[in-house]
Amino acid sequence: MKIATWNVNSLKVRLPHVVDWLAANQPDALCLQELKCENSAFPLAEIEAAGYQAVFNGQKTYNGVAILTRQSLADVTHNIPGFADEQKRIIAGTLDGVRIVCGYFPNGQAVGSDKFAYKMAWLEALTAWLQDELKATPRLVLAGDYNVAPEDRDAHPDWKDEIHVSEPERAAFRRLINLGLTDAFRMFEQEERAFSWWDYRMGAFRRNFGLRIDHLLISAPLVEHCTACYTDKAPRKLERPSDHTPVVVELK
DNA sequence: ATGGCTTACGTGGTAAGA
Repeated sequence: MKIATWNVNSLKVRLPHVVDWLAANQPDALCLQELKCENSAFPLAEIEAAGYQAVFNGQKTYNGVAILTRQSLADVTHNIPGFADEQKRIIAGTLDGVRIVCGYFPNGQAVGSDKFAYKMAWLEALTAWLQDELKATPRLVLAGDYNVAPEDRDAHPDWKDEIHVSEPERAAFRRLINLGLTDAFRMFEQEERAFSWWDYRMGAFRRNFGLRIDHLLISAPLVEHCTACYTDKAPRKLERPSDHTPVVVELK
């Protein structure tokens, strides 16, 4: 099973890239973040024409998540149960016994801000919910844009802001790991300074001035089945790219 | 080397992202 995650920064703008990427890579599931469109505007016909089904949780202008699959998902969940939130950041479904959770984690803006407090509360609610999810479905993949670079090697050395690399954010990431999850990307040898996001400005991609903030965490029963995990930088080189690359995990 | 992009909304200039 091949599962990928990709923050597309507007599905409307990136739809041609998504359709091309599906054709070229044939994932079993593609988790998307930052759709930036209402459910009524979701491009379902185009996705279906590409041979995929979709479940989605969108809103106007901001946020929004979807999972595209070739086979139907079971037990689809929208948002974190019991966590009151106007922002559409979670969708989950079960594919062939694997629980796939797709998340667009809050940005946080600046350490100490109201948005940072929301980020931390959201992470706490996610962690509590996933603890239950793992009991119900031990085979689980947590895919998405975490907006956290978990270790120093996941950020360019010249990254000066605290946001995305602060200790409270990294501690929250470790609490997810401590549920029994493994960062699939780090199971395999990777190049130095391997990132998943680069700012649009200042030639950041060309200079490889980026962060690794898009992750695929897999639960313990999946670890022995995991054969590869990698980023695909090709879409970042296209015209009008998303600022994020897809990240892919392969399970056999 | 951190706003110098990009997007949505809406029709000019903000807000937000990371």
